[in-house]
Amino acid sequence: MFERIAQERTLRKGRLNTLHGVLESPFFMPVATKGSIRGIGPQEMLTQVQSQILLMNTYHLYLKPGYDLVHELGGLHTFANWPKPILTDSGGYQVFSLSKHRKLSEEGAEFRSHIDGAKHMLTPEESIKTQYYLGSDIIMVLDECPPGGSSREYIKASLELTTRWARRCRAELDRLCEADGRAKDDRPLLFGIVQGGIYEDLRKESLRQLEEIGFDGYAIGGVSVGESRADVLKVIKWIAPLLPEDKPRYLMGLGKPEEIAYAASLGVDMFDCVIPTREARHGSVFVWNSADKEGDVHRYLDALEESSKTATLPNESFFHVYKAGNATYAKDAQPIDPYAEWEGSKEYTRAYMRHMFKVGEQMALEYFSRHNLHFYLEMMQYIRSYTAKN
RNA sequence: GUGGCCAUAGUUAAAUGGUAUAACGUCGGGUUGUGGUUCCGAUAUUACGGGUUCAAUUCCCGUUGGUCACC
Repeated sequence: MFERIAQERTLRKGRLNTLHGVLESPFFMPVATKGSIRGIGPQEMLTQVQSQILLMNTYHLYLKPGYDLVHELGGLHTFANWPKPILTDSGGYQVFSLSKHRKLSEEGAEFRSHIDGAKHMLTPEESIKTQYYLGSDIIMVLDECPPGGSSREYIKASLELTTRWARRCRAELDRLCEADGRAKDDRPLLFGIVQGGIYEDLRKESLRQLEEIGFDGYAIGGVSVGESRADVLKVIKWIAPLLPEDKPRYLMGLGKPEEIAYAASLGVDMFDCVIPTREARHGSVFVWNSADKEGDVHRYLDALEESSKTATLPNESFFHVYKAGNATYAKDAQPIDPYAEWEGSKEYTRAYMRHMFKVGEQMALEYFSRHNLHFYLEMMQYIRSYTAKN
């Protein structure tokens, strides 16, 4: 299911087999919230951006259009005409982040839809069933993701609830697969989620409990939900190397390019984050530092060998952020990123794109999103090639 | 030419005898398991000169500019 094909220190290059093909890791999953990335359709993600995988949100798809409709139309892959792997989240995070009225119990999370206010009950079984019928390749367990400032007692109780939910998720997916008579190698993958906040012992305890149940992959959850940057780096440093070596490791929701490089260098294989697309819509564009993009990323990974020992990031980076709306670029005749090489990256000047952004043209937001996704995926490519640098 | 009205941030407006609010714009920053073209911050010697007053953006006079009406 997962095999390591190369390694440089703790950075691993691998292959992950799914129902819709093989993924080369480490990889980044663009977030297609409701089934698409705003302004960039699945076909363009396939042929132009060339993403290996998309992440879709169970919460949104559950409320609209509903998994029964998607299932009836042949599942997400057919529905969206996306032939490659799809990872779905459990819906839990959205219940916590955007539903005002919610009630947590042993049974599950009761919440009100942000669309029409209707009451729903998200249980571990319901989450798994939804993801299963949506046709997901990688299914995530339902977990509770407590906010950054939560007390140790709360985190401990929460992690134990997450374990009990994880056990029910495992059982429900096994039940569904068996009912459909699916062979062991013809099933979607199920990932457990390690919680435990900023406490090293709780993180280890959470992992131990999950391993007892047994999952196809392990995710680090509850990171960057309000803690300091330093704490985030510490948690990753503690827990990433402890996740089972023969299984894929997924860092949920992170991050900035340098954080991804950091976590990958510590052995994380999978990433997702809204930063490239959300920041694009707000006018932040990631720009390479030089024409030697691969060399720059590799040198950054070299520098991480030392800095990651103290859970810090190297001083010198391989990119910088260009704020598309800033006055400095009013007459700038360069392309938005002089070192970008995707088709169309040199078509417009910064001066023109600044104007498009300032007057609120949708085209600018999509152009920046496209660029940032290319940037992220290209960075992942160089992270993978690091294992072959010698 | 005569008379009325007006002059507050880049713009449009608000307010008060105790040094001024907002929206938009402009400038800068944020965004980490994506409802949201988004959130946060900065941005004014109240046209100019003089007077009354402890204190004037506010009241009075003049200048300049705008605007309307009449000749």
